[in-house]
Amino acid sequence: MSEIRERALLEPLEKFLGYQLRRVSAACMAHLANALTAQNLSPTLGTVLLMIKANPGATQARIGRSLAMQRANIAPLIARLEHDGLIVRKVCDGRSFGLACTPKGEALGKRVRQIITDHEAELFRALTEDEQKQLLDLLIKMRGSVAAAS
Amino acid sequence: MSEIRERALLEPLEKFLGYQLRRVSAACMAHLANALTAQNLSPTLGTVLLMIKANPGATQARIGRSLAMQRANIAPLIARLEHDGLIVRKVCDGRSFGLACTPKGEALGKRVRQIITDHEAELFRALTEDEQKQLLDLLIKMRGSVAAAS
DNA sequence: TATTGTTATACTCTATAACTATA
DNA sequence: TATAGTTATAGAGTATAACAATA
Repeated sequence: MSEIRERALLEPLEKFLGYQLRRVSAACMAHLANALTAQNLSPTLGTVLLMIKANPGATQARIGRSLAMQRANIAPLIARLEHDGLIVRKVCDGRSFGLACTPKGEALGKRVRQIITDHEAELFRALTEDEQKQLLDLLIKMRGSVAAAS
Repeated sequence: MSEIRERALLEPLEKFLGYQLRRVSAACMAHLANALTAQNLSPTLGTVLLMIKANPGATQARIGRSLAMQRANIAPLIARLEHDGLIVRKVCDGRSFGLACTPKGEALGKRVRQIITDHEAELFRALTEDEQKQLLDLLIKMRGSVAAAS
């Protein structure tokens, strides 16, 4: 460890929302990824598992649309969750399946939710509860606008 | 286009800051990537270019630390910017180089900054100026806490 | 015709390890 | 010993195109 702290560089994008969003989100995802390693799940896989848990019977196309993921990208994730015995596919209409968690998937989903809750409590403790609520509301307000612009 | 809108799925992570951060950030980055395609730059390359423009003489190691990027990952980006004639490397201390923009890099940097400004104005127009300021302040407040937790 | 699931493929970003050269 | 830059490599996530089967 050098004891001399180097002078910080100027951040020309400091005042840009997109830049700060990216920096905070990236750090947050890295922290969550670390918290989920013991469950052998990435944040993405954990999110898909929780979506299936919350929406039993939904097809992977609908899950994908809801998470803004391509069908082509969600397919291997579903296969992985099924291979791990966390979800099952029930024939839906001949070309699609209704997804649902197995008991093992349900149990893991509960654990994942708790891990995310703990991870967020630690990561966001610098913000007051009011500030956390404010931030959440602003982000949710953004969601509609951002989706429309894409 | 089907005229029947499908029922929205439940979002079990709706109330989680990390989830909303990720969704908004991802959409924002996709939008910016699109806005930068004509300049043949990704958001990451554009950010590195602007960092060099704002901090002439800085080494790539310092740029990388400031952007939370590994030396190994920033090396090819620097090589690419140099190959494109956007930056130059001046010998610094025998094992490192001071980076600086060429006139071409300066000009492109200005254009990139304007593109980002326009992109953000469009994407964040759903928020009032006060809300944008609030969001920025909350994100910046997070930065310190998040960095400490990693 | 449109949708579902799948495969193949490529690209970006990231993470780690190892190496050389220099401080 | 620590740091700078580089290379190799692997992994996650995403994008597009194409295909067969079904609606």
